[in-house]
Amino acid sequence: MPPLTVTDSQLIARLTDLFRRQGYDGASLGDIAMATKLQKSSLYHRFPGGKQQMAAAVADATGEFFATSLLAPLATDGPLEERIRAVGRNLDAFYESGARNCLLDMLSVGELGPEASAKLRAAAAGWIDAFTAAAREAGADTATATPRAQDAVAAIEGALVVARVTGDKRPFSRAIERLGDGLIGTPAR
Amino acid sequence: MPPLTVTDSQLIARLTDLFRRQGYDGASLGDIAMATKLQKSSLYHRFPGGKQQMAAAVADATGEFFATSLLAPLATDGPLEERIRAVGRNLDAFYESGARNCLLDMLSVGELGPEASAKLRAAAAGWIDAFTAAAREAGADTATATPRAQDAVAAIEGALVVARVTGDKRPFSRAIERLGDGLIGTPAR
DNA sequence: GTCTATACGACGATAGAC
DNA sequence: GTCTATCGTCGTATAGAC
Repeated sequence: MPPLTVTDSQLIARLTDLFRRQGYDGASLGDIAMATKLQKSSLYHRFPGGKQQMAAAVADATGEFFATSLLAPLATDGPLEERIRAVGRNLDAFYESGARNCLLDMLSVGELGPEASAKLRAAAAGWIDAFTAAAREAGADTATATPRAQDAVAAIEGALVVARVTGDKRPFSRAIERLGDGLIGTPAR
Repeated sequence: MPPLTVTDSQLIARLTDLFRRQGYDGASLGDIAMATKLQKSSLYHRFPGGKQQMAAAVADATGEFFATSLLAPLATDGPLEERIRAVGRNLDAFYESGARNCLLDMLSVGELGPEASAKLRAAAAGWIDAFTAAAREAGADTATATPRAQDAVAAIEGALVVARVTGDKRPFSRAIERLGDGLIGTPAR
């Protein structure tokens, strides 16, 4: 079969999927070639910086996806509670109800290099900033909004780890349900 | 220099430290030999099952440490709140206020093999069970005690991930402070 | 129980044809 | 822009001396 090219978005999607399943160190170039349906040399043509650049591209694309799509409901109008619920539904879809891993976790171990590390930190900051804005909108002052946002992200990350180790996805579902409570400070139901 | 032996406890401690820093896939046998001050062949003498067996031993030893030492205050007498605070201090020490990773996270990615996976799941179950007992003691019924325990562990795991990515250890400190609230259901302060 | 030495496949990365 | 072929290194794992 003659050179059937792989589009950039396909490529990034397949890389993202692989890194989420196997982590940075666990995904070899052979695995990547198989998953992307490209030869190793073709991968180096697209990413001269090698695996580190691939991780940077994945972190960047995922950060962009969160900012422009997954978290976008927060920037719309309507009741804040409903916007947060919409983000919760997006998170549930992105993490497949707790069956899939978070790149913040999977890419934050190993020798990523400065580029990919910076992209990953930026993606985390974007997520936390969006949540901080929601908390502020609900009336939290500057000193409490960011902690609430960090803790809301942490609740999701931790639920994914517990779900991965125990095989029980319910902790993730509960984390999503409690997203509004954590962000806008509603007392426990 | 003639064969200067390394005790079992030293060996496990050095392996644990390495896996917590680099993860399972990120720790090569060369890294392990350097960290343990043993040659690779000596490591295979101690662990004929190779890296997978080393991970199993680390998971087992850490599970034991949690059960018999770190979580031990829960089984003493005295006010429940104070026992939980004691566990919080132990967790703060074990994770060095958020600077060190959790093995549940670092060992739950990669080809661990069935032994190590089982040991890791058992360690997680032991931790969650101990927290479940505390929640039950505080009056939670069977249906709510385990979720509370899972969520309390998840809060700590997630805080460690956020701390690792952002470099901000405060989310971890807050997770420890809120340990009692999450477990025994005290409304937010 | 530790060591030196080595097997050999997989690793990340590159060269050069098409 | 993709491919086949290959480089040198490092990966896990063993053999056998002491």
